[in-house]
Amino acid sequence: MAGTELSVPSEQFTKIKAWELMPPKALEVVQEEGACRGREHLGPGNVEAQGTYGLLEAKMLEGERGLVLTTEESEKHIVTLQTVHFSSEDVQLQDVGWLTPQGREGVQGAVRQASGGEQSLLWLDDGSQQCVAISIQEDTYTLQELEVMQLHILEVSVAAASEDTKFVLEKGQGEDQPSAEGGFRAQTQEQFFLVEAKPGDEGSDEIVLTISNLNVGEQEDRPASGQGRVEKANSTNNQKKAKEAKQPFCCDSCVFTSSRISSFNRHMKTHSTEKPHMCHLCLKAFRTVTLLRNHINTHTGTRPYKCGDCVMAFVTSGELVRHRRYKHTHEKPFKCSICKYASVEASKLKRHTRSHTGERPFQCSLCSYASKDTYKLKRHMRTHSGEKPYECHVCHTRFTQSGTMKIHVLQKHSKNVPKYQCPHCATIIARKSDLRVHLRNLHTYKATEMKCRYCTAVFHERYALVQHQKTHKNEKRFKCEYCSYACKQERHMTVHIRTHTGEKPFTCVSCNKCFRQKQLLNVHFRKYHDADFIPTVYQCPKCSKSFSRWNNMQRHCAKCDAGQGKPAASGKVRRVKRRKLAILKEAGKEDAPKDATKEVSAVSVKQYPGEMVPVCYGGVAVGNKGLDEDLSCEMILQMMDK
DNA sequence: ATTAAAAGCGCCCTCTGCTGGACCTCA
DNA sequence: ATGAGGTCCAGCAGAGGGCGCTTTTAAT
Repeated sequence: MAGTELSVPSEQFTKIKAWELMPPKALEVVQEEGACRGREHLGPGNVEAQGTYGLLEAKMLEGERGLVLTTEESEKHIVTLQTVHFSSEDVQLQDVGWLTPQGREGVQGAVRQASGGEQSLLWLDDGSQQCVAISIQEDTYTLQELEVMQLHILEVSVAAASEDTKFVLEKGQGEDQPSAEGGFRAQTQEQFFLVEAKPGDEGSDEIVLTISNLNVGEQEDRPASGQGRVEKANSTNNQKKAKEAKQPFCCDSCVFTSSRISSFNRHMKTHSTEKPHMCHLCLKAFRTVTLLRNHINTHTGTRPYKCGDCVMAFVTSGELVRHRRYKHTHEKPFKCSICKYASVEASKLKRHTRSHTGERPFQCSLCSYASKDTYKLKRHMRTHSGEKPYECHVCHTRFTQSGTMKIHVLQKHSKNVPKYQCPHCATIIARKSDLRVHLRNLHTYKATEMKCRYCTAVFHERYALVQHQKTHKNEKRFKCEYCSYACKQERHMTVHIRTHTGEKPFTCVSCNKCFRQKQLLNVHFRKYHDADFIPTVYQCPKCSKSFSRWNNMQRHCAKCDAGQGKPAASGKVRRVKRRKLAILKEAGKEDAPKDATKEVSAVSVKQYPGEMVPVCYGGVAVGNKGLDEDLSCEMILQMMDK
């Protein structure tokens, strides 16, 4: 038998819908049902058989429907099938797998040519002892169209070779030569088939062929029903692969196929739920003793398979082989057909392939994210749950990923923190990814020119531009034409020139006082004409001394040892320190203690009668109340003296 | 029936790279 | 004071390595 070379009994092609015992009068019953009326029983002379691949040619009588291949006696078994269509994609299967050279010879080119109208394959099988593969011309058939047709016996297989069946086909009467008379021969007698064509399920485009083995009594020892040699067929599905095309036995419970009935039967046991061997430790059950033994080894830690190149040991030989490939031999049998990737395990190649196909089978139930493998989905789910399973052992900060925590520990708690030196400049960056950003931002060539803001130089690299502009930093490019004054900015020079020209273009709208700079006018106006003006004050946290400028206060804090922290701004304290000092000077109190203004910072308004002045005590604003022109300098000094 | 080999599934890990907010420096 | 730009940092996802364990298949 050429069963292993032949092929294709897959769901794409055929479905055996039923297999049943037929009464002795089966033929008559069938005839009465009208499925196969007017059959012509063909004798051996009407049948060509060639090796294991016979060509049965059945011709219908004109005006009759159905096909009949028959002999003198009727077999009790009837197998009904659905036809499906064989596309050009499957041509290769025919060429490489279906037919031996003899088979091609035998069919005389009928199934050899891919382009001449492909054949659909019918797969017939009683499920236990025999199977027959035949083909018909590819097309969608009506019953009428089946009136004249060639059926090609592609295979009759199986246990045919075993002794417990009498249904063994031979190569005709000769050894290797086609029999002139043809016909399938059992070991003891010729075999013939009755083929009936009738419509499939209502609404379907299928045709159900009923094949009857016409050898009575041959199959009596067979089971009443096959082991589900049932394969779901889809007449339009032609995606089956060549490998499967060689496997006539198809499991109805899974995708398993095999060319050998023994393998098929063994496989069917795998669907059995019987697991008589139970682990006494965890009560898990297994089909075989070996499986149980391996399992128990996982409990006991017994690892009989030791690696000769390292200290690793494993429960199973397969684990050892895999380990050696990963660690020692680096053999990677599974190679990607698209790129150079190769892997030790098939599952890894499968996972890798998704990076080419973009397939993402694992969909998040809470968002649109989909993952290419289960672990990434599980990791992603932490973003929904907020789970942070990784904790820094030093600072106990928690992280969602181990890698993030590892970097955290490395950068925050390690002594020898790795740094990344930019190859183009002196910059040292803590993280490689940030170095990449640095390189991208500063050292990448830009097509568009970047101009120096100080001169006409242009650059294509940002880093070069920045470095160049720094050369302008201390450069006093603007020189006064009247004196030796020089400055960095043009606007400064403009102001300076006014000291020579006397120009004061900014005039106060309230008192007509003129200023050289707009900024000076603004200060003047706020100070003397804006009643709502509240200057900002920074207060020393230790001694509460107030300052108008942050840097001045910092300088003070450094002296009074008030600490390094940035003091909280004391708020908008009303204050006219400069005027207060002027008053003190006027009152002859220039030598007053430096902290004389600590408690009382209010001043009188002798210079500007009628103006309300703010007052604060200990740096805390107390408002304007009670402080007006009646508050004399003397009173203030008295307060200060308290 | 038994065993070895192969296949398959699952889990965890590392390395990598990108992103955006926080923070800092500087003009 | 302010905005721009750079670095720090945690979050998150892609890709792949490695192993534990079970199941299936092939060989004996």
